[in-house]
Amino acid sequence: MEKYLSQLNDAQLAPTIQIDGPMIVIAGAGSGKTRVLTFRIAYMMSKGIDPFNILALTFTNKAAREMKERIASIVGASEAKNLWMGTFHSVFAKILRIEADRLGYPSNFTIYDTQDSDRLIRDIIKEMNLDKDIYKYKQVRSRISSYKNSLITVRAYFQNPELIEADTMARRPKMGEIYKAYVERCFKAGAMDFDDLLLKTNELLTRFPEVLAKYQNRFKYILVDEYQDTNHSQYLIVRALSDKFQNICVVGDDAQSIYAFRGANINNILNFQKDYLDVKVFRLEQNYRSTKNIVNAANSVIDKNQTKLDKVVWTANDDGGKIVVHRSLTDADEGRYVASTIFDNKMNHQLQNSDFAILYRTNAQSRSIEDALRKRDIPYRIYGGLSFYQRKEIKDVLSYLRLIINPKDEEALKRVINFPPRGIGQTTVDRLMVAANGYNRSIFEVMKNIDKTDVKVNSGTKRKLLDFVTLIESFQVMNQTADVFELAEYVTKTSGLIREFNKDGTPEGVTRMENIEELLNGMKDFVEGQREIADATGSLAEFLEDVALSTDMDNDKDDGNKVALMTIHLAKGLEFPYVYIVGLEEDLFPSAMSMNTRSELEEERRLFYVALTRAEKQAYLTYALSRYRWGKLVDSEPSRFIEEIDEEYLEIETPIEERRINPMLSADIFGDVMPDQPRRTDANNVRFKPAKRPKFQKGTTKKAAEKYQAPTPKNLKPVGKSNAETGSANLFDNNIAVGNTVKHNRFGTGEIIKIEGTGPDTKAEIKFQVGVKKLLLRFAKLEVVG
DNA sequence: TCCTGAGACGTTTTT
DNA sequence: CGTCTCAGGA
Repeated sequence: MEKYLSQLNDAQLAPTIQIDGPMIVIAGAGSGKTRVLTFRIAYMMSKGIDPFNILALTFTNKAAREMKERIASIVGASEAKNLWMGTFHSVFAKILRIEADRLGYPSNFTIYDTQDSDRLIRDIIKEMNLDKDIYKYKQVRSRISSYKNSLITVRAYFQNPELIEADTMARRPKMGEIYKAYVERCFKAGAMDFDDLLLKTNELLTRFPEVLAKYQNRFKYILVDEYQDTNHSQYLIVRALSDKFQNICVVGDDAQSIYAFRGANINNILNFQKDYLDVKVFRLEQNYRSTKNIVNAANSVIDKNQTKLDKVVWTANDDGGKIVVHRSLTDADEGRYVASTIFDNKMNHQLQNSDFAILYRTNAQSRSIEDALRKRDIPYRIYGGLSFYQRKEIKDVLSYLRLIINPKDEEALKRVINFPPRGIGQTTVDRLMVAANGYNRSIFEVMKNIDKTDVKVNSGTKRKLLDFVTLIESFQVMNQTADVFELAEYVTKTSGLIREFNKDGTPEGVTRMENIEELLNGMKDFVEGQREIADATGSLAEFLEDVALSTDMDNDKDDGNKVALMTIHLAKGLEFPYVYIVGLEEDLFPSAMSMNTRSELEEERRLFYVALTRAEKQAYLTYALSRYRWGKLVDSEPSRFIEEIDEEYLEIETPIEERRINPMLSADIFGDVMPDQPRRTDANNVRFKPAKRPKFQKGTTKKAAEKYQAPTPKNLKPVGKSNAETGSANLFDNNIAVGNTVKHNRFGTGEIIKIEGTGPDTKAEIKFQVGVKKLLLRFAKLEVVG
């Protein structure tokens, strides 16, 4: 342990060896916060504290996993395994499953994602005959979410005249009714939404003192990372659990609080010292990550904020290059600039693709960047956006699986009861829903007992309903013996999903099939992976929970050497040698939605601070004079944040694209690689109207774009090949022979020792370091390396 | 009940 | 520009 502690500077060492009592670590960007957290936990264990008594709450599951791995490397895997580490949502979901019956929930409750919530809210608004233009489902959802995050239950809502007044003033007098209906429907479906995972935990800890005591005694030591991003509900959970022993360590940086929109309350960190007695305060102010130019530039910006804790971040690193500011004519030009400077930097400085990150405010901005990168043959990976698990075909498969575990799951049922089409129309479903609400039973129960109900359906429909019930029940039977992969493979076939997606030979259909294969592949990996974890069962329920609470970041199995594209929110906690912050324009960043109040603007500024401090060596800030938004070209002005940086840290480039080339010509004639040098406009000096994006490669581009928006699920590479993919061989054909050395994403390198079966059923037995595995070639993406 | 095409509408950010 | 809804015809 000593040898680890000696790696720390004095400021880091102090909080690392402070074990007892309440404490806060205010950690500036790049100051070695993660190292302190991991060493501290390892230190605690070395002092004899039982890992069973330690709870560490992180912001992402990935952070938890990485920290656990590092701790394991210090104290040993078998001990580290016993730590409770994870996000608030995943840790308390597990606890809620154990205690569910106290709250009247089944332990196999479904976790509704945002899409499920939205659909349910839309249904409710429709059923209540409300005007959907006034009751916009997204606003309603966010309203409900903020009630829940503030622990305002339905009952509390109706007892609070101010809330009712506020909603009435907002022309939404029925908000309370909707809220009530929503909560009831979720409950009836045996479902919790994301906010419920926290709200119900609070309910559990308040209503059942014995449960509170149990977990207080269990979690004698609590650590919370990214404390600045906790919401009220999370705050109360932490308060309650730490109340008995008061061994609470929170770590965070108020300057990096960027989640107010989902209820995070920056006051939690600002006021921590008032919440507990004798709080020890530690500050980590030395930045090890970035150059002086970057650190100082970031400081000069965040200085403009009024609300903040005292802290001076500094660095002993080199000055480094100045921050490059670049103006482009359009978003397409911006993309080209980014791609070409990445290209040049790679050449000139011998860099990897993975040394670069491109950060933006909104997901929609990725498109123009992608186009440019693709043309330059620069491999990239998009994080976030529409998650793999939210794609239609994937949700369809998952919905069948959800029904197996919890047939009351109304959103899953509505999704697949008539998909693939089996003659159960909307009218029938509506009647079933009305009946279900009337009998206070689930739709599934009503269907199953359709003869005992007064639902009016003709005999043909009745047959179809019962067939569907039988179908699901047969899956349930199979679930008792089959593993997740086998079950899902069977379900996709038997339900007709495969047939449905295969039916149309369209590229979309093909992509969908590929995605389903990836899902199955991921399940195979899950099944294999879970066998390696002692207490994991590898059950379907477990798989579904993983899926529901996993983020795109969590699935990052770093599948290679690629430029990273992501929103700034997603970039929190990460670092890259070269960082591009694009779209620095008024109304975009800061967002037009976030300029109404000082606090909103300050949050945008913190967001910019986070973005800038991701960079180790070099930062680029770009903006365009006009940009496509909603398919229209819109003029824009440079962001105020550029001006807020002290000029001494900036290098403002000449906007070369203003003598721009004809996008149509360049795209078609020069094909893949776009000459980067500026060229004249055409002979008549007509500037080509940028109003049309080059429509090159219409079909293929779209398809490729599809693929790249699809974040790959666990451990998987995208199926298929494309420009950006070249270089990383992606072989999963059958050109594999006994004796070959192959590489697998999860298991590493191994040797083929046996091949059996034919066609799609071909399996290979491969001897990996971790042991011999039998894999289906059609799913296991193996790279032949020798 | 199912399929198609036209039109409305929307984008911050995510567990 | 993309997605979702809704009306109308088969």
